[in-house]
Amino acid sequence: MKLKEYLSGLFANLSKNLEYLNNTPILFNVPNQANFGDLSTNIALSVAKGLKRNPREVAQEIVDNISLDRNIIDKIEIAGPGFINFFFNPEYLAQIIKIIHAQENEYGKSKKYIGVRANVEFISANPTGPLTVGHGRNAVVGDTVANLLEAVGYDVDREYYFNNAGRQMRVLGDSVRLRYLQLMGDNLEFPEDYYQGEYIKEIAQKLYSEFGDSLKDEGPEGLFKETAEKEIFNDIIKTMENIGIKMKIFYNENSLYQEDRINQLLRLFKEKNLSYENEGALWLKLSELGNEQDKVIVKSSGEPTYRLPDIAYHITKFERGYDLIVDLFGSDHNATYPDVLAGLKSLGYDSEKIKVLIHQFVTILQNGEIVKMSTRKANYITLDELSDEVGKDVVRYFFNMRSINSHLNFDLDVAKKQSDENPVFYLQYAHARISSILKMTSEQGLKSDINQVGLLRKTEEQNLIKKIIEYPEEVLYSAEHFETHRIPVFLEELASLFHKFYTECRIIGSEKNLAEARIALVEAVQIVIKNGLNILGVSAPNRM
RNA sequence: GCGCCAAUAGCUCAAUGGAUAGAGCAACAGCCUUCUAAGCUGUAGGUUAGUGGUUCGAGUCCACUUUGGCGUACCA
Repeated sequence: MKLKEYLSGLFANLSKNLEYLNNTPILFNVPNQANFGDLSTNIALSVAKGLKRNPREVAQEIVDNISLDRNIIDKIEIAGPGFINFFFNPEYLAQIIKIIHAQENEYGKSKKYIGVRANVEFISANPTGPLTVGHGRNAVVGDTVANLLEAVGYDVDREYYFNNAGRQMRVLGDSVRLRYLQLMGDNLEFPEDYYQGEYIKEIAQKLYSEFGDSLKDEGPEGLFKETAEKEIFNDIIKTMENIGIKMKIFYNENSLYQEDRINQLLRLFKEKNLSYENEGALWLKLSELGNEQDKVIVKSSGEPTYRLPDIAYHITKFERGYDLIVDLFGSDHNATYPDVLAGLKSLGYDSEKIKVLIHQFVTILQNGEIVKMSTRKANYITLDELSDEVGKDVVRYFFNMRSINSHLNFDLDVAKKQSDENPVFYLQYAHARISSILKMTSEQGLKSDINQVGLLRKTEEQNLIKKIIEYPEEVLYSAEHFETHRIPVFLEELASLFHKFYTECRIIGSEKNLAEARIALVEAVQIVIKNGLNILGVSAPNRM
């Protein structure tokens, strides 16, 4: 049910008579007070100044030109400085219930971006240790953004980019090797800057059980590193499964070298005269492209910096035919992506297709103190520990409920409480309550009757109806703005309206037609809650 | 120094340039012989960090200031 489109249609007809309506986009929004109507426009206010007329007078002229269909709109009012407020016919609004019943799981989805291909890259943690609570926000938001894009029609690939070469991984392999030698009885010192985690010892133990002493002359980069990578990756994949994430693509940075893409890219930069040598290093001319300063792409040691493979990697995303490329990083990366975008742009790629999302950090509070996370120092709480403790639903809800631009405080003690302090239960409770209602009413011989929904005239009923009408637009807006937190906000408002309805409007005991109309309404509400929770990756229980 | 993000009720946070800034938690007072009280109702709580500006209209946009987080590598 597209109320705004309906009004836009009305106004499009008006613009023949009232020329000033042609120049300004006409926006409708839901006023924050019921007595200002269901939808409102400020068009008279925005147009009045240019016309040098009184906005209320302009509003009156607009309203006088509208021909009303009373089956759809009850009344139009001019209010305040010149707002035009539309009050829809309650019976007409109640028709949304029929639509929701017909569409069920599809309600809220959109075909707007059908056939458009998107790649969402997230997590992208190198396999040097388990995913921590610190990775949780990236993981959950990335997956939810992908869900949102799918809901509006995109064909989405979830992608995990990783690097299993380089110094970090060498140190990882050597950490396992030293732990292995310790198991053999060598009394050697374990360096402070090596990976301290217990999982390193477990991997060493595994190798020791399988191979005994036979690996004592093995170097760090062979079996030690490979085993570590394999074990850690298995662990990461399991962790992702635990919170409902399934990657489609794991992209290994190393394949960029194997496919000679790095050298090709270097040649391309040289051909286009975008690079130059200085002090033994190769620099990219980013200052000419509007960035602050030139940056090194190949160190004097001959090794590339991260920029070069990152640019090559994004070129593959273009070559793989994506129309939308989403990268989700923590705020510690916020200085890196402009170089990459500028590099791509200089080669003629449309960097507008790349949407970089930066989320702010998560502060973990335990016993009232900030926990500083470090994989290297093994000072962390794993994402598994968290989801074991509080469950997938709480984890996913918690990380999704805040704007990514805001710093997130994650108080472990509160999350573990599983009390009513946690809003996810509020939503799930509403869903479970509806299941319970449907069970009880069915036992009473009452059925859902969508043909009686015109009887739903009470404030609580109408408020619910108006809210579920907004849902598809909310999904579309959230997807287009990559704002996952809007869904929890919407659902909490919906659940609140439902709980109010529940308190005020009984079903069993009401007149039969009304009771059956109310059943149709709560079924529709349940569908919307479920669809919303589905986007978040949170389960919708029938019983709590 | 420079860049990005933030600052809103005691706490954690919402708010698409609109009308009287909203939720949850915490506090206080009520509501279960009736579809799940993980719920509902009410009370209290605000100079939207500050100062200017743009606008018919600013929590929202702009400038400056203050405070905090993250960066500012020939680390990723």
